[in-house]
Amino acid sequence: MRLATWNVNSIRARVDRIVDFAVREHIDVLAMQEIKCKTEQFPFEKFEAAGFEVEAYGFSQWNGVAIASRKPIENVRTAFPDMPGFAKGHEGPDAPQEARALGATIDGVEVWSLYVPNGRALGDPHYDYKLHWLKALEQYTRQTLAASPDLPLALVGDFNIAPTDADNGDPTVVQGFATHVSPPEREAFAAIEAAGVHDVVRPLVPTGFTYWDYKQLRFPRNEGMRIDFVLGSSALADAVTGAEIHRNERKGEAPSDHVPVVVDLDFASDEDDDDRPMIF
DNA sequence: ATGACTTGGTAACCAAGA
Repeated sequence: MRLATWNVNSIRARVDRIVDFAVREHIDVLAMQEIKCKTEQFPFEKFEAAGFEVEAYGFSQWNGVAIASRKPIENVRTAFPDMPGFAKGHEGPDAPQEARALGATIDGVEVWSLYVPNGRALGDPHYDYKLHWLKALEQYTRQTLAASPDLPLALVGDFNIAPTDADNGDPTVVQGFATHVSPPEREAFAAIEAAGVHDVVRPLVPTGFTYWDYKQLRFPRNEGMRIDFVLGSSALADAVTGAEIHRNERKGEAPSDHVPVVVDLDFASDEDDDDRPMIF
């Protein structure tokens, strides 16, 4: 299975570019974030014409997640347990959930397309929401893997956290003043990893960004951030045979501000057949 | 110079992104 994740920043604004990528790169499963449309507005036909079926989930111009797959998408969920909600003027435990998570089982792999809340600013209600959202994801991860230790689980998407200083090349994102690099966010990311999922891309692609702001020539200056990840359980990580960050997708006509991250998985290979990198 | 992009929705700006 060739699995990719991409914050597309509006599916309707660049659907041809995204389908072209999926076809050209022989992607089997493409998790998308920030589709920026309602479910019924998703351009399903363009994906279907290319051999994909699609599950999409969105209900406003904000957020929205989707999964396109060449194989059947089963057991679809639009939230993980205790996922908190958020709405302007409607904070607290009763706030409605947003379209930020889409889980499914595809060919035996549990895949979640995740769009972690941005946080907006330190001290903003959205920042607390982000931390609560990450805590609920951590708890779901721990409980799921406690019940099914051998489950191939992939948490993929835009985590809106640069886990290390090397993952932040944007000079305006300064610790103490900005989200994405604050210690509580980094601790929340580490806690999810401690719950049993690992960044399966970094061992194979140790450097490189996945996002560059549209403003201030951030891409030509390569002042980006690594905030899009594929976190895999042990069973998933053991199947990884390759990983790529497709930096070229930030170039050309009307790019997203994020680029796709791709992982190759081979569940059939014999454990003793050691012709692939041992990363864990 | 407290911003310099891009998107979608709405009604000519505005919220949101990170």
